[in-house]
Amino acid sequence: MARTPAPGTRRRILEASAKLFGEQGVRAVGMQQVIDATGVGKSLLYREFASKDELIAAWLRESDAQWWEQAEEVTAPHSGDPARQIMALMEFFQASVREPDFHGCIYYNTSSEFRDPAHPGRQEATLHLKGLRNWLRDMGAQAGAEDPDALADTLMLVIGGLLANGEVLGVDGPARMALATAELVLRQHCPNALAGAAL
Amino acid sequence: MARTPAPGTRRRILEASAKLFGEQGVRAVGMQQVIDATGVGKSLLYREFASKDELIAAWLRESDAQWWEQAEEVTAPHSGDPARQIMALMEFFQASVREPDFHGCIYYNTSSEFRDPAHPGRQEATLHLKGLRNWLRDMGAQAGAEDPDALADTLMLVIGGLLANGEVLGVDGPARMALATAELVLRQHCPNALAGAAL
DNA sequence: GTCTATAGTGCGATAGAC
DNA sequence: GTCTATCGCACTATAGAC
Repeated sequence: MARTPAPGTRRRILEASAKLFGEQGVRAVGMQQVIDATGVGKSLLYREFASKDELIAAWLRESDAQWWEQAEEVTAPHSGDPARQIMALMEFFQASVREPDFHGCIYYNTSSEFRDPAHPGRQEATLHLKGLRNWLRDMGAQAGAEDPDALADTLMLVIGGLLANGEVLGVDGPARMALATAELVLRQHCPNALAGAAL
Repeated sequence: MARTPAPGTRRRILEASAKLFGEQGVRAVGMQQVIDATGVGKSLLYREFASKDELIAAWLRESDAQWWEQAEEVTAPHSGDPARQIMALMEFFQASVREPDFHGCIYYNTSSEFRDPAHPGRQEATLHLKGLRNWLRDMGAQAGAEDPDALADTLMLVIGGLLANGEVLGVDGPARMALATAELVLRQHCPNALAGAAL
């Protein structure tokens, strides 16, 4: 009888949003652009996402989930060796920054576009970054760090600097030093980590 | 009997812009807000700055000049000891991030709001950050760094991370580790730097 | 003040699944 | 043909640049 709801609409909207928001920034992209890019109608877009803010938040939530999936893939081979897992994640960051279509970290970028802590997009961004910091702290603790919080904060320095500078100054310099610095920091905090072998 | 142009109009506009742009971000602030905040008329504003983009660029240029003045003040006492000058600048960054009205680095923030390399605001931001990196490289070279470019890139990692994370995650963690990390990096690159004394 | 753009609403037309 | 998902467009209201 009735027409079947097209599957994957939400996904298509999110993918188009991810591309546009990621490349140009959130405030620079209008809902009309999202509509044009998806071919979806305005009514359907607003049925899926009640407002632009909600779309922004959903995009970041989705990206967070996907990011952690990739992080899992990248660190899994080193399961049981937390220091090496941390380094694997740092390599993953380095590779991301080197992607030709790298346009900066969507979480830092969105935070800088929305300063209000109550903004849904900013909240998702903060959640992601806090989650990352927690992961680093927990891994650091497992790796025998004497002060896992300090280690996590320091690695966040390296990560934040890599992502921020990579976008503005070009990727070569920051990406060149990020791994070595992370390793230096890691060895500093975890006396027995990364024993022997080079990276 | 023509009225004399009020002096300092341009300055007043720039000061109001600095406050608004800095606190809320550039795209979040309309020209009307700048007008309301200065009390200046629309025509006068547009006589001083032909467009919003030009105002953005002028604000960043002005901020850059003021920033270097402060940097000069902060590093001058250590003239002749480049490693300590670098550390003084890092302390200056740490203090900035700890200011109660810290809202992130205006250069990183503006870069993330305007991705087009041709945008005047982005160009000023890039210029500032390149200038900073150059200063670090030159000081590093004077301090005896074996690879001053690597040192500069690494310190930019710490600075970028401090500013980016300070805005999103709160200032305590990043600020706590930035100095120690900078010192670690500096000692790593300059064998004879910071000899003896603690920070 | 003017003109454009944007977020968001609502409706008639159309495209498909049965 | 019927029924509904969805498109496309017209519309409002607000805000922005200039």
